[in-house]
Amino acid sequence: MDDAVQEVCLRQGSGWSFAALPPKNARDRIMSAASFLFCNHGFAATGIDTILTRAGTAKATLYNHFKSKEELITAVLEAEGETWRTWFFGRLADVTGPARTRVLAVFDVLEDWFSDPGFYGCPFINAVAEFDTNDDTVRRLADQHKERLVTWLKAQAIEMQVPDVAETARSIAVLIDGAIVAAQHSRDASFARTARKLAECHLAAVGAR
Amino acid sequence: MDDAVQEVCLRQGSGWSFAALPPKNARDRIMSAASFLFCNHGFAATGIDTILTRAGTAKATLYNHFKSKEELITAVLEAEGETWRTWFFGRLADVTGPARTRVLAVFDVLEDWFSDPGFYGCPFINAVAEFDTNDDTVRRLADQHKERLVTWLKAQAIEMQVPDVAETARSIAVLIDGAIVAAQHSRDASFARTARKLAECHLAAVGAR
DNA sequence: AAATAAATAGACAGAATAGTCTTGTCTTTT
DNA sequence: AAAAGACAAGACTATTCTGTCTATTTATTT
Repeated sequence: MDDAVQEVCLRQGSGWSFAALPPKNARDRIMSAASFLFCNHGFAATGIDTILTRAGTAKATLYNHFKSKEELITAVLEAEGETWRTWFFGRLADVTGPARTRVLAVFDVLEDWFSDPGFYGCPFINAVAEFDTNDDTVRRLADQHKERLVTWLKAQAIEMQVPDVAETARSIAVLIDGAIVAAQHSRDASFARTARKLAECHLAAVGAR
Repeated sequence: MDDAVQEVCLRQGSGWSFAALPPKNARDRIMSAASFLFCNHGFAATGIDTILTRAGTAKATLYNHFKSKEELITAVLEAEGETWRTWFFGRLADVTGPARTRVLAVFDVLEDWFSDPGFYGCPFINAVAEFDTNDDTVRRLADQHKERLVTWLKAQAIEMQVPDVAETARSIAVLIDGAIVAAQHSRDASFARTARKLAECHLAAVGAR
């Protein structure tokens, strides 16, 4: 089974991808191919030609939509972030009950994410890890993504009436990062539960309601 | 100030590098240059020629010591891991008091690490993030490194007489990973303290002595 | 001093890289 | 039917990549 077939199979299961079925217009096909290859094989390691072959498009088409590889990388990261957040917050919106329940549900949703056989970690963490230490382009995108997560966490923290909203949000954020990295390295989704217990511990300690 | 000068200055401050002074023999010079470039600019993004220029060696010399770039990467990761562990456990060995104090001191040592202006995150986390999802070569090296850390944590957990040694070790490991990533992204060393508080919280909850 | 080992400089091969450009086909809109 | 635009196929440039090889020089050892 080659990459393309595998991707469709896996992503139909996970349900947070660009699309369950292969997109028909060229731009989306390029985005989909680039996303898969960048995230699974690395940004620098993935050549334009490889993306073209996978997307089944011509080179001129790619450079008609994106002025450079760097711009394509940016577009992919933004799209990955958008898609992920929609999926993630969508799942959390279904959770009924107080904010505390919703925050703890974060780790159940993470466990589902980690359990996807095609799980490759967080694209932003991977990108910051790969690119130059002083490359602020990628760092800004990652910051922006995390900021939206932290904003959500702060809103929950306020609802939970914790004494230090920012510190609670930071704590949960650290637990999320730690769980992602641990799960990515070990391929063991249960690290989400370890992180969840730590979150419970924190929330209990600060008297979250 | 160019990279080479900067490296020496910074690393003399941090004290966990290969050597405070530039090494004289060719092999060490290659290792030192490769370490710096791989860790700061990425593994794939760093070319052999760039390493040679920085190390001031000939190409034949490099390929006389390492049969390929991949082998050099492996050697660099192993050396980085060895150096880091020596520094890290050395710092912790200086901590007096019960195991609980020693485990919490982990996060103080991490904060020092994060505070180094040349801090680039954990080479293993970065390498796993960059290389192919299915590349087990790098993953094995990372596993090996983390395993040694977890082994140490388990030993402390036993001394602390916690009910579930493995779970406590996993928890601290998740906190370490989370702190590293959060600090790397934000360049904010104080995430070590956030992680520390979470660790205190866990240890208190499981009744560590 | 002679012999051996190690490092230097750099040419070179072969493949891959990002990006440009031309030509032709197909589809949609007017 | 005609015009317009999107796309495919692929040639092409110019650079960079890893890795090999030769020839020369420096260091070390015998």
